Amino acid sequence: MTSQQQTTTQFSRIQLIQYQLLKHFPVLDVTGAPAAAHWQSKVAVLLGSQRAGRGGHELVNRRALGQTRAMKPVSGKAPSFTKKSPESTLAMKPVSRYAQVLMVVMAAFQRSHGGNSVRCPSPFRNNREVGPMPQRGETTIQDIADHAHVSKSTVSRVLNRSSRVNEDKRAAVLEAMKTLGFEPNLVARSLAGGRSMTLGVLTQNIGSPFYDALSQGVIRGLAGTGYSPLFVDGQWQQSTEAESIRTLIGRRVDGLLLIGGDVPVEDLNDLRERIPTIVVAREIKGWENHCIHVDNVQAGYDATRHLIDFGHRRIALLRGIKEHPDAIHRFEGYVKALEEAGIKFDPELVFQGDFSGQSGVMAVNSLVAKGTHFTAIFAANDMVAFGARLALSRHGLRVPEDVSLVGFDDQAEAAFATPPLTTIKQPAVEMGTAAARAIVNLIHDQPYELACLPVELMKRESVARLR
Amino acid sequence: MTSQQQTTTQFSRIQLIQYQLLKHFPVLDVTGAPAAAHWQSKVAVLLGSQRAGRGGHELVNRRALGQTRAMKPVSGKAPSFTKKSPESTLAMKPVSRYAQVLMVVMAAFQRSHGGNSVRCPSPFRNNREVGPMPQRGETTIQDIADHAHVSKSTVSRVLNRSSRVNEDKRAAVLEAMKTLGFEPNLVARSLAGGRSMTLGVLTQNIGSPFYDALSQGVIRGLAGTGYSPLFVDGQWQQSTEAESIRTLIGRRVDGLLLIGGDVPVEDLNDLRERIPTIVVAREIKGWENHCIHVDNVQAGYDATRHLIDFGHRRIALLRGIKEHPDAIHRFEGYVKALEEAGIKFDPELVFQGDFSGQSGVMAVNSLVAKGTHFTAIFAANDMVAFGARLALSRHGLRVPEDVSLVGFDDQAEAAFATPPLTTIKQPAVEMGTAAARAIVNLIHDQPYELACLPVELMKRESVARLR
DNA sequence: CTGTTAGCGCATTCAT
DNA sequence: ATGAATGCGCTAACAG
Repeated sequence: MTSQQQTTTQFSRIQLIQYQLLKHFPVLDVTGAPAAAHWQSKVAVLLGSQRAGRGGHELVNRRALGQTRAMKPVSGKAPSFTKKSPESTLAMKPVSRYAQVLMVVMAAFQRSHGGNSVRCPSPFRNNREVGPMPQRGETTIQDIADHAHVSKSTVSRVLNRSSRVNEDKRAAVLEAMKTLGFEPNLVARSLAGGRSMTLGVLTQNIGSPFYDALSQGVIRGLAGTGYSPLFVDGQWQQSTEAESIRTLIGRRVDGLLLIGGDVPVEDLNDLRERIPTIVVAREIKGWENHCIHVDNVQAGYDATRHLIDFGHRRIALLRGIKEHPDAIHRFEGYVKALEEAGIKFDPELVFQGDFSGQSGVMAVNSLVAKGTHFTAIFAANDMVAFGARLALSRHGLRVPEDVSLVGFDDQAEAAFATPPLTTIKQPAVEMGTAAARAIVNLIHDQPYELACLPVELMKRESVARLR
Repeated sequence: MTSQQQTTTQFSRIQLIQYQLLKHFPVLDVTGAPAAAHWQSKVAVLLGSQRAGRGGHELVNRRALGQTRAMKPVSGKAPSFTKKSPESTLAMKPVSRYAQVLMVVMAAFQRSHGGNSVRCPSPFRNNREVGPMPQRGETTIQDIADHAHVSKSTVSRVLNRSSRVNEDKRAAVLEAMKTLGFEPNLVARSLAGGRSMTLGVLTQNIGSPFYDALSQGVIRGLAGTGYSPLFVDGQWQQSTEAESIRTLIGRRVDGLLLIGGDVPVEDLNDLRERIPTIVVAREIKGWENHCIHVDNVQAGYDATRHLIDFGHRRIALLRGIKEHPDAIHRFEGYVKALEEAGIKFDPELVFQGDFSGQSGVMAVNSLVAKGTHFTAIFAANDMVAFGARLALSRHGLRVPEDVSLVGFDDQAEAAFATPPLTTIKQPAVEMGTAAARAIVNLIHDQPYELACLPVELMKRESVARLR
């Protein structure tokens, strides 16, 4: 089955023609199926006033039918009218865009059927009552206005509650919106109103637990504010991020929430001048009240300290990607805790890697292969910890009896690992929420606070006292 | 520090005023810092022609400055001009929106400084050469056109490569776009062009592995097509989903990709008539070429069969949420495999739950508490399997020696569980990619195929032969 | 309180 | 090949 099926709607095109003609041009007798050419000229007369200087050709551009391929111009028969033409002036009435659609549809229909005369089977033929039509998603406030016998402005006012409206008219408008199935065009609204009520959210690798938790927090924080988030994925690649941000700006989002990411600081500074921006989970100098993040140094310190408190002195650090600021800060915390406890820092115990499970496996394998003595591991994140834990068990090392293990992030799986993993919990959801609220306030030029949230050590069962 | 900082840009407001005045009204001598009131009336004269019937008050709406709070009207001094007024006609020139901004800025500045005379320190004072200005994100094709001495149309043509343009002009336009830092307004483009080059993607619970993998697939499949995805989160709640879809439609996305979800089939049918739609990871009757999903019955069968092949006959099923179609289908597969092997179905072995780790824990606890005999578990997803595995170990049951375990989804953590989890891998990324390609073809009315992708049993170490 | 008017920034069509 | 004109659907200022 191919996509041809897709355009099959409840009504055939010719039926739609009839419906619309009946609705907008009751004066035309189309139910009797006159020659299509006849319709054309009639409609053309009505349309003549519509667009001065365009002649009768190509009165419609392709979008009229929601198609993307260009319509060939109608054979040129349709006469050209200018605004001054008395006939057209006479015939002028509120002509909806449907009328334009019709002409094209008719022409297309005529072409595809070869002849110039058309007989139309129709559910409408014997029924001049024209009721509501299944929506094609094209109702506009003008339609509503016509239907409710008010002006567009009034409809707009009802929509936005921007000023008082007479209760009667209000009801009529609401009624019309309901029967016509009106759905406001946010695109037009954004363009006219100069604001889109949308926030761009640049996230990283949809599917990674920490960033997803942040996104969830953002969604939660935005609930009820009237703003909706628009997520794009930066994939931790500068080029993709830049591209995504361009898209967001092109969409005229009212604010930007950048979660993590590698965008150079200079670009960020430029960005901030154009659009309210808040950076989440990344620390940037000079952005004091525009970024929210946890204290990774403290977190690294806490985790290491916890192990030290349990008697460990040979603590392996499986830090993440070398340049990643989070990894660097956690490393600093690790070093600080060691120093404070008077433990000599041993580079043999530190492994670079990425944030993957495989990276944990490899680190442990290497540790064991080199025969390095260690009694505990502090992993860059939970995934690395899982990898390490697997590798340990492969080598017959038990957790926590032989080796203690601490992760980072407290992703959902951590609590159900065997044994449940002791890990640093980042308040990801809370950060997302806070950031969302902050950006809304920032946009409205309201004051707000963006506190550095504390991390929490989730003590579970992967850490044991060293005997 | 509060958000007041945000509006601090590289240039002060008064500098911006001067810049703009110099650029648009070189005839005015503003560098000498005349009284602000003087400027006001001068600009007002120029602006008089701009908007007939508006008087001199509140010439600017709030968006002009990107602010959201209303500007108080200028004190009322500015005279009112109509289009007929000879002075204003005389002074008419292409007045940019900046001019409007200026007036407001000036008024605000004047108010905030109390006096009516202003001396402005300015980098522009001694420099009548007006170069490029740091972008405020407001450059339009008109600006480009002015700068390149061509018409808007030509700029548009260059932008869209929609028709040949003289190489010289083309270069000039490109040059202008670069120096002015032009960024096309996608909102306006969507409105005018009738298509947004955006696809709405309704996903469920950002942060759940399977749906995130699908999203990643979508991103991948869309790369290079010119379409960009717009993610919204349905949270597995009908109301939220409906709301999200409305938003997407309001944004005039060109197509819809619904990943999972609970939207009633009738609504879906309505939807499909309005907008190209493809449903992912959900099976709907009558949507044969519009939905892509795996064969969950087969998957349930495969997993169960695998356990049976290893000699298990007492296989507990930790199915997911009761009404969830996936859970139902997998259950059917389970039953089918049992029947085929001549094993009597035992309701004691089936547990309802959700898709959480806790649900796995509870099921196993209950199984053990009731003393039900079982040698294997087939879990609704990997997370449930992790929970089950933890509970088993709490009860001293080893995996796979005492109990074999099969999960579902093959999320990243599965391969690093202890022991690595045997699980059903859904081709999530591939499905996402296929769906993305399909929707693009659907939009363009091109044929496409939407195959039912096969699942794969990832045999790892959590299943052992029953002795 | 309501209708009128003028754009928002761009694509597109017709005329040149 | 290029410019002028029109409108996409809506908001908001203005004039009753």
